[in-house]
Formats: sequence, C-alpha cells, structure tokens
Amino acid sequence: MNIPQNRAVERSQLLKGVLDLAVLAVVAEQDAYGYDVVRKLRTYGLNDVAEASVYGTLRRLFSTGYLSSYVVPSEEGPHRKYYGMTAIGREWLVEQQSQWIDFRNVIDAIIKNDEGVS
Amino acid sequence: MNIPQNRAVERSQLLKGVLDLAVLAVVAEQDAYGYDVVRKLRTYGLNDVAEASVYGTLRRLFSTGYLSSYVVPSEEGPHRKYYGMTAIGREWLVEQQSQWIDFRNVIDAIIKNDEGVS
DNA sequence: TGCGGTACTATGTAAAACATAGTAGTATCT
DNA sequence: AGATACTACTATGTTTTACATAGTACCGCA
Repeated sequence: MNIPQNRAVERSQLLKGVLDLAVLAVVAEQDAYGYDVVRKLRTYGLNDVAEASVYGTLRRLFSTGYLSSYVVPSEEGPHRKYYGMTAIGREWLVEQQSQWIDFRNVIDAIIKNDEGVS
Repeated sequence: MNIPQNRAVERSQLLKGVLDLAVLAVVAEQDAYGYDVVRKLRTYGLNDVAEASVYGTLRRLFSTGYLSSYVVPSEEGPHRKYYGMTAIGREWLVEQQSQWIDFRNVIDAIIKNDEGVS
C-alpha cells in the first residue's frame, strides 16, 4: 500500500510539456534512476511531482530514443534502472530548452503588461 | 468551412494551465471579446494558439465566476460577447501570477544547472 | 453571387500528469 | 519471527485541457 498523494492539484497542469525537459535535464547532469530523479526534482522545488509521472516520463523518453537504460543491482534495496542520455536526446534537450525560454518570455510579457492597471 | 489549423503540435502541452492565466491577464488589461483575445495573444507571441482553445477557456473562466459577460451588437459584423474581470477573478489572477513565477523559476533552475556539463 | 474576414458554438480526440494499487527487496526494531 | 518503513519499480484507469473539425451567421466587396 502506498501513501495517498493528494497534493499538487493546481500545479499539475503547469507541468505538462515541461516535465520531459526537467527530467532530461536532471539525467543530462548525471545518469540517474527513477527514484533518484524524483528526489532531485523535489529538491529543486518540484515538491509535488508524483512518482508515477516521473517513471512514466522516463519510460516515454526511453521508448522515443532520447534515453538509454541499464540495470544495476543494489545491495541496499531493489535493483536500479539507470537512465542516460543518447545523442538525439541531447539534441532534443537543447531544442526544448530554447523553446521553453521563448515560451516563458512570452507568458512573462503577457502577465507583466497589466502592472500599470489599477 | 474553416482553415485547417495544423500548427503548434509541440507547444500545445506547454500552454496547459497557463492559458487561463494568459487570457485573464489580457482581459484584466481591458474588457475584450473572444476573437479579440485571440488576436492579442498572437500579437504577444502565442502565434499558434487555436481559437477553440481561447473560446473554451473564456467559457470556463466565466462559468467558474472569474469573468463576467455582456453582449454588444456590432455594426461591422456579428455581435460580440465581451468579458470583464470579476472580484474573485482578479484575486485568482494575482494568485496564478505568483504561482507561475515560482514555477518558472524552478524550471529555469533545473535547466540551467547543466550549463557547465560538456 | 460568392468569397473573405469577423465572431461564436458544439462535439469529439489526444496527450500527459496523476491516483491508486500492486510487487519486491533491504533494514530496523521489538 | 513479525511488523513496519524505506527503497524501487510497474500497471491501470481517470481527469484536465488544448486542439481538430464542423457548423452557424453577419458584413462588405468585387
């Protein structure tokens, strides 16, 4: 049985489309396994990210070819499925990064424009 | 018949959860009708936003109570359904703005962290 | 008379994050 | 030995929401 995860109802929509980028960026730093990625994302401030979302994203990125994978047995728990970047994954990451920055700037411009309005 | 809108396949996920904010911010500047909001968003840089998305968002925000609405007949075309902010809409906008900024900063931190990595 | 632009509505689809539940291994405490 | 907690992963179904598509209708212009 798992602990019910009833947090993050509002932010969840914001994550759509960006979680891929976030997960890839974490793996790009250093090869990592799912549980590890979850903890790192939470450390960064994505406190509410659900485990299922990260595992699902990793599987999706792997099946698209952006991540490679290898299993490492662990002596302090179950085995770990590590993920690492592929060449096209790295290319895609760069592309996604600049797409994010463009998008972010557009949204910032829209919401900042009514500062002068009462 | 309408022009097929086959653009914006990749960005569409990024908009999730932010379109509400963007639409509200535009209406907060000045009362506006759907078609008008679409054009303004595109001017800001959201070139690919679909009309159906904006109209749907306006209806949703209206039925939640964040927007009020009134119809104005136009002599140069069909009638226009104007939308304006409500009190709780304004509160919600402020809340969403700060939530966006927090979220944006977290994502920026995650993707900027692997700049030093080859 | 038809076309293009304006303005809106309605229905159905797809993607993705999540809730939930389950399997297992190890460690610790009693 | 049994219970509990933490680690680590998988699978299924739900919800939200942007979009595709199609349709209605008004106006101006050639």
